[in-house]
Amino acid sequence: MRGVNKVILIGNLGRDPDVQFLEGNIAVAKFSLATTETFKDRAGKLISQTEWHTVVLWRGLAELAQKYLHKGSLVYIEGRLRTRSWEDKEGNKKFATEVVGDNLVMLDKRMDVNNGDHPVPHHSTGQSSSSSSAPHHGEGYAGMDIPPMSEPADDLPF
Amino acid sequence: MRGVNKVILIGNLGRDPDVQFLEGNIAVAKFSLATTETFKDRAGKLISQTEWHTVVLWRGLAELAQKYLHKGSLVYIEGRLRTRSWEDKEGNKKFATEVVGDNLVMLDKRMDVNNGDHPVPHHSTGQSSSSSSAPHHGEGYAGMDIPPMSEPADDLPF
Amino acid sequence: MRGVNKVILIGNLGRDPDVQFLEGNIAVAKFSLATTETFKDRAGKLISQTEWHTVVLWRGLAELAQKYLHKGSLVYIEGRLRTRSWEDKEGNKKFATEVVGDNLVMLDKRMDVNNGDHPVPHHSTGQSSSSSSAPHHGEGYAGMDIPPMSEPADDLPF
Amino acid sequence: MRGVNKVILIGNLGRDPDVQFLEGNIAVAKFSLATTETFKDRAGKLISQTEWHTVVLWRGLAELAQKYLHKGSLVYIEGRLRTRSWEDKEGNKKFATEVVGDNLVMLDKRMDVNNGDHPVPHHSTGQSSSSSSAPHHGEGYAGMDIPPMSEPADDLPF
DNA sequence: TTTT
DNA sequence: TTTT
Repeated sequence: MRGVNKVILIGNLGRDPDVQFLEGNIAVAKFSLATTETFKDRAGKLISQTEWHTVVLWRGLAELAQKYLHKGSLVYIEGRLRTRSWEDKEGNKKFATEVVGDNLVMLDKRMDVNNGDHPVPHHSTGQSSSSSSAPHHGEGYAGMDIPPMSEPADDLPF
Repeated sequence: MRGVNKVILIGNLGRDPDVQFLEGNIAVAKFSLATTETFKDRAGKLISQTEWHTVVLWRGLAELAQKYLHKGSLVYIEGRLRTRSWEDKEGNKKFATEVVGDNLVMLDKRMDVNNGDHPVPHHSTGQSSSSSSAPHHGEGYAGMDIPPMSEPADDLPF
Repeated sequence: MRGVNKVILIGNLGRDPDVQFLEGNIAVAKFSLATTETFKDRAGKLISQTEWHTVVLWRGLAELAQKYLHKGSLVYIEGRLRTRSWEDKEGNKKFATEVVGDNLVMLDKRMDVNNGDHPVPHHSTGQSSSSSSAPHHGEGYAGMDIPPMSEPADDLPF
Repeated sequence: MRGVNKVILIGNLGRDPDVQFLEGNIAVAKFSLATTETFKDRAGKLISQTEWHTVVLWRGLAELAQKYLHKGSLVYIEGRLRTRSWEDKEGNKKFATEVVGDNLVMLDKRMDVNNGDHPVPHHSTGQSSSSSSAPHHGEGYAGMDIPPMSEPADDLPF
């Protein structure tokens, strides 16, 4: 059947992303992401709990990560769980669960490009005339905007 | 900036979907969806709370809705909020908030096609040889499957 | 900082849940959950991809799982990722990533109790007088229901 | 039946929150939140789309909003949809759909307290010794941490 | 009405 | 207006 496998994370990168280019010039980025949640235990004591996740991004998102993300970056990641298994050279079965990202939102006030010299504001899409301010007249489908066929541009830094 | 606007619903259709075809043969489906949540109030009393949502689907998802959904169907909808405003003939400002669906999962045991003659089990993909059982050798990117470039097929009933 | 670590799954149990009771009579349930997603690759070919997740439930949710879930049950799970690590007897470092469930919705048409003799409809909360039908008068906070202080009852089978 | 009604937003406040105290000293906060998403249309043109949402917070979260949120604040909100209806003085039926927040994460680099004099870094939980770094020995339930019974502290600024 |  |  059709199921659902969805992960939503907000956290900070533990290191700069590791980016590689595979056959066909396909980019893959990999990094550790720390999500810290705060709980109150029964005694009312605050407990902070950090979980580390391995995030994998492909193609455009990987290139975005290479350009704009670095150690400490705060990001929103939406993706899905994927567990790989293999045997190491001693024949031990190994498992690794990763979050394959389908969407990335950079949450830092300003994103620095790789060399750190040219701060790039992450809000660069704003200048387009937002369709949200367009008036909608009438009920039913009359005044309904037909949304573009494409999906949200998850892989564009601007 | 890039933001996030995401809705996740599981509920039942209050009526059969209303499906229309706009210019260019673009399908739009619209229906009410009831989500019922159960709370315990302070006194430990169970409270059932039903919320009604207007769901709008476009193109392939709308055609899916037309073919497989009807009054009472249980569905998972993932989408985004969209508020439209207009003035009615008396000049009153009106607002309507809708959930525009980007993903649809049918959760009924069996989906009936429109005429009800040919029950279609919704579990029809389950027996296929899952790629998840394929062995993955090695760590890093060596044994990593390159995912297909396309997105999950959200608009297919099988 | 405060982060987000959220997982949403819809899938089928691969086996009956394994339920244990720890010190203090705290229940823990563990089971494998298969989520199957359908992709279309570049060539338009449908690809079905099954992922297996380890789900862990605690206390009331674990008891719910014991009573109502079994091999094949279709469930919605909302939770968070948690990776544990340990060394096996040979001193090999091992990792296991699990989904710790905070919310569970049973999606089967009818849930059977453990011995299978007494089918229990999972829709048993509906008949209560729903607050959603209560009229709301006025704008602002005047007609606003003050929600009960408690959270949604995630651990109740009825 | 048990359903799901979940909203996840990341966006900026359009104005300072409006906070009121109802009978019993229960706090309610209300504000507009703008979520901006970027799409690529068929022609590859970037389209920025801003949606405005009405967010309502209760009790501890409302007090948090009063203390730390203001016009422009970037926040993550997790909640549920709620549509209220009423008749205005002219007898027109009115509807308003709101997002009732169950969780709030402040994403600004630094949150200012109300008077703006004492910037409060929002990363204040990070330095605590994370339980995630505690070693876990053994498989099964042996080395498994029993999570505290309480829920994540959604209403705490530190 | 926000943000860049 | 749904579902149990």
